[in-house]
Amino acid sequence: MYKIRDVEFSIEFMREHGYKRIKCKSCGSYFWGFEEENCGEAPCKLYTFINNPPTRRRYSLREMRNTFLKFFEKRGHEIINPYPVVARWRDDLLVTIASIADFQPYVTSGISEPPANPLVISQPCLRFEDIDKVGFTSGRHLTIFEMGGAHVFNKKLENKFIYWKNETIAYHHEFATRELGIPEDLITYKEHFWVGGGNAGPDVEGIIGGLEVSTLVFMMYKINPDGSLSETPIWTVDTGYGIERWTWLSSGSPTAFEVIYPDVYKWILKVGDIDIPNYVLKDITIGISSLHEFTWDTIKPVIDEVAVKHGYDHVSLESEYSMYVDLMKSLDFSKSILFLIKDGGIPSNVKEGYLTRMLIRKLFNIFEKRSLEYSVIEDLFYNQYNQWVSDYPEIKDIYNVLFDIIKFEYKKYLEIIKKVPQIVRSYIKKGWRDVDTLVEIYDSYGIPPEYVKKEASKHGIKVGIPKNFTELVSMRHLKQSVAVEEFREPLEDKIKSMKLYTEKLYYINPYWSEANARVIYKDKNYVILDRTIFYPGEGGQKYDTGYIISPDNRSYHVKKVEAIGDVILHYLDEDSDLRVGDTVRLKIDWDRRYQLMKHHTATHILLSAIRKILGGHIWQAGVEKEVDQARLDVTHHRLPTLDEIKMIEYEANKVISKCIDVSIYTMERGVAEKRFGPKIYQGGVVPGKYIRIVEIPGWDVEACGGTHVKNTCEIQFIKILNVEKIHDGVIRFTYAAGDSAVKHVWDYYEAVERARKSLSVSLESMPEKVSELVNNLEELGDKISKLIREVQKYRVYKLINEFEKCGPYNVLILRDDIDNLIILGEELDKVSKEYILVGYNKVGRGYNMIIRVGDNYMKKGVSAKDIMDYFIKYLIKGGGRGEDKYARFGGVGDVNKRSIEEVLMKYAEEHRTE
RNA sequence: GGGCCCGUGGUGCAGUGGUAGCACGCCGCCCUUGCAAGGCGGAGGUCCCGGGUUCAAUUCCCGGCGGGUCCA
Repeated sequence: MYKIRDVEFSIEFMREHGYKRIKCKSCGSYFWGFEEENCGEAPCKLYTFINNPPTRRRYSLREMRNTFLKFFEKRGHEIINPYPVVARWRDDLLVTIASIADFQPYVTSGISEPPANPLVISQPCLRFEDIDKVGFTSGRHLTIFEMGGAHVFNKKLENKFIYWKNETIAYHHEFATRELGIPEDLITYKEHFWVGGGNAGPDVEGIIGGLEVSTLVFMMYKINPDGSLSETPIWTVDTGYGIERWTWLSSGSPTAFEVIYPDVYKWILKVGDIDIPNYVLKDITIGISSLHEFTWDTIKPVIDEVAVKHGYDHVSLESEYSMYVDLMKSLDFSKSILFLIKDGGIPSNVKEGYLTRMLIRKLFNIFEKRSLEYSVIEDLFYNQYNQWVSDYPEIKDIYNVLFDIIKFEYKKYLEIIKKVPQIVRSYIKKGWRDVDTLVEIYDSYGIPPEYVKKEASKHGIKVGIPKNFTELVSMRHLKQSVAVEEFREPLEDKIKSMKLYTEKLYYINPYWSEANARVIYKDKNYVILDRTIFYPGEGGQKYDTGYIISPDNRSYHVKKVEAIGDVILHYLDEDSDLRVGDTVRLKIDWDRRYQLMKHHTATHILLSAIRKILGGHIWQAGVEKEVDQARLDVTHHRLPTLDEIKMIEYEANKVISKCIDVSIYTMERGVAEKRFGPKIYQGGVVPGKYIRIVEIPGWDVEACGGTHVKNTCEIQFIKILNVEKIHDGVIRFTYAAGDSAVKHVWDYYEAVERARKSLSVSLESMPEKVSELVNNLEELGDKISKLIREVQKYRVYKLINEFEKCGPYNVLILRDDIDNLIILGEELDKVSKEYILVGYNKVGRGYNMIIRVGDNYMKKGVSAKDIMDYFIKYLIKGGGRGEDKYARFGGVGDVNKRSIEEVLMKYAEEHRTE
C-alpha cells in the first residue's frame, strides 16, 4: 500500500560491506546480498541450517537471550525487565504483540522519557494471526515468542540522534558474525516497509539460513486519518530479534520446539508415543519450508514424499506426524495460557480473557481428539511451570491458582460437550441446514464442528466440514458496528483553548479543608480558580463538595467538581455574582473528603491483601470510591471462599493497625517503572512524563492521582461487605472503611437484632429458625391451593340443586374467577352428566368465558364449541378455542346473566330437532 | 465492546394466544428371599423480571436481568 522509496535503503553499511541491491528472482522483492539469485528467505530458498547450524556453537534459549541482552548492554544499552503480556497500559491492544508496545504511545510520541535510551529488552509477545499455522511449521510460527528489542528514541525535532539506520544494521551484523560466528555471506537483508499501530517506517529483515531472524524497523512516520504519512517528532529504532528463531538457528535442530522446550518436548513425545527419527523430521521440516501455505492438506504431499524416500508406510507416517503436530501445538498453547494467567488474563468471554479461554478450548480439543486423559493436561502445565519458573519467577505466585483455573475451565468444557447430543437433536427437529447449522452451533454454543459431525452421523446425517469454516464464522460477525467516533464536548475544546491553569493544592496537602483562591474565569454555572483544594472526580474517587465564599460573604454551594486538562471546574447550584479577580474563601465538606481518602487508601491496602491471599494473577479491573462504601473489581476466576475473604480482611486490617506512614512522591515514569515494575499501573496508565507514586512501604506501590491519608491508622478498619462475580474472570469486592465501616456494622447489627427479637430466638439458633419458617410458609401455600380445590368441590354439591332450565337443558351460569370456575367445572363433571356450565368474568375491558358440557348432553350432540360460536356471533366480539367438552373464549360485549340466557335459548331453539 | 443462542417442576427438555406437558429423579404401594427391572398411585411450577399489544400472554412486541457462546 505504501511504496518503498529506494533512497530509504541507501545505507552506508551496505556499501561498505560490499552488499549489492538485488531483485529476488523468486518473489520479486529487493534485498541486499552477494551475487545471490533470490532473497534467501523460505520459500524462495529452503532451510540450510537444519543439522548444519551456521553459528560457532549451540545456544539454549536462555543463553541466546542473555547473549543478546549482554551484547547490547556492552554497547551502551540498558537492560529493561520484560512487561506483562496483557497490555493494560494500551487501550488499542489486548496483549503485548511486540517489544515496542511497551513504550507506546507515551515514549514513541515524545510525551514521556523512556526508562533508558538506548535500551534493550527481551519481551514475551503474543500473536494470534498465525495460530492455525502453529505446529505445521516446526516452530517458525508460534502464539508466544520472545522478541529481543534494542530500541533507540531519537529526538528528531531537537536533532538529537543517538543512532539510526547505519548503526542499527551494523550492530545486527556484528551480533550475527562476531558474537555468534555466522559467516557474513549467509546473511541477506530484505527491504520492506513496516506499518502498524498507526505508525510506519522502512525496515530491513535479517535472513539467515532461509529463516527471517530479525526485523529492523525505522519508525519515523505517523499515518494520518486520510492515509498519508507525516514525520513523527521521535524517530524510533524498533528492532525485533526473534530469540526462539536465533536459538533454533544455532541448534540446527529439525524443530524449534525441541530447543524452546527441551524438557517438555521429550516428555510429551513419550506421552504421545512418538518415535520419528531426526533425519525424517529434518526432511519434513526442510520440505515444508518450500511451501507458501501451511495446512494439513499442503504438508501431506511433503510427508508422503519423505515416507517414500525413507521407506515408510505413508499412511502410518502421516498419522504419526499429525499427532506430532497436535502435540507441538499443545506446547505452544499451554505456554501462552501460562503467561496470560500469570499476568491476570483470567479465562472469560470478553477481552484478553477470551484469548485465554480460546487457547484452553483449543488445547482441550486436541486432548479430546487424541484421547489423552485430563491428568496429562495437568502434567503438561506442571512441566511448563518448571520449564519457565526460573526465567520468570513471578510464575511462582500463580502456582496454586493455575491448576484451579484449568480445572475450572475443564469443567465448563465438559458441560458444553455433554450438551452435543441434545443440541444436535433439537437442530434436526428444527430443520437441518448442513453447513449453516454447523456454523450456528459453533457460534452459539462453541461446539467444534468435528463433534457435531460425529453426532449428526449417528442420526444418519452426513455433514462435510468446509475448509473455510473459520471464515464462515467470522462472516456472521461482519456486520459489526464500527466504533463510534468519540464525542468531544464543545466545553472541553473551549476550556482548553483558554489555556488556563489551576494549581492543585490538594496534592500539596490533602488535609487542607479551607483555603483562599482567586477567580480566573467564570461562567453561568461554574467557576475556575487559580488554585483549589477541591478534588475533581478522578481515578474512581468521587469529587469533593463544599462552599465558595465571595468577598461580600455570600456562600455558594459547590455541587460537583471536574478536571478538564489543566483546569478544574467548580459547578455551583446557581449563577453567582463572582467576578474574575475576586479573592474567595474555599471550604470543602471535610467529613465527605476524609471518608473518601480513607476509602482510597483502603483500596490500595485491600488490593495487595487480595493478591497476597489469592495469587499473583490478581489485577485491578475497575474501582469506585464513594462516601458510604467503595468497590474494587479484580481479575479472578471464581468467588473466594468465606475463609479466603476472612483472611483478606484480616491481612488488610493488620496493615492498618501497623500504623504505616503513606509516602507520596512524583517520579519520572521510566525510573518508576524500572524500580517498581508494571504492577504500579493498576488503574491503567496515567499519562505524562512524571507520575505520582503512592507507596505504603512494605505493602503496596501504585501510580495514583488520588488523595490519601497520612498514616494507615486513620482508616480505623476495613469491613468487606460483599463479594460477587460480576462476569467471567472478574469479581467485585464491596467494602467500607472508617466511620462508614462502623455504620455498616451497626446497620447489620440493628437489622439482625430486630429480626432476632421478633423471632424471639438466640443469635445462634436464628438461621435454623428462619429456614424452618420458610418451609412452613411453603407448606401453607400448598395447603391453600388444595383448599381452593376442596371449596370448589363442596360448592358443586350446593350448585347441583340450582340448575336452571334453558330449553331442555340444565344450565348453570356463574360469574367468578375463571381459574376457580375451571376447577369447579372439573369437579362438576364428576357428579353430573347432564349440565351446561357457562362461566364468565370481567377481565380488562372485556370478558373471559368458559363453557363445559356434561357427558350425556355431549352424546346428544351438544357441543361447547358450537355454543361458543353462538356467543361470538351474537354477544361478544372476540375469539377463542374449544372442543365438544370444553371451550374457552372471550371478547368485548354486554355480558351478563340475562344476555347469556338469551344466547343459550337461541342455541337451544335451533338445536331442538337434534 | 459488538453479534448470536437460551431462560418452563429437583435435573434435562417438549409445547402452546384460551385447563401447563414428557423423561429422569423423588415419595408411597404391589411384585421379588434381597437387589435390579417391572406394575400402580402420588407430591412437586409466580413458565427469569418489568412494560406494551389483546377480552385473554408462559406464548407476540419492547426493555431489563441472568446464563452460554462467538468475534474484535
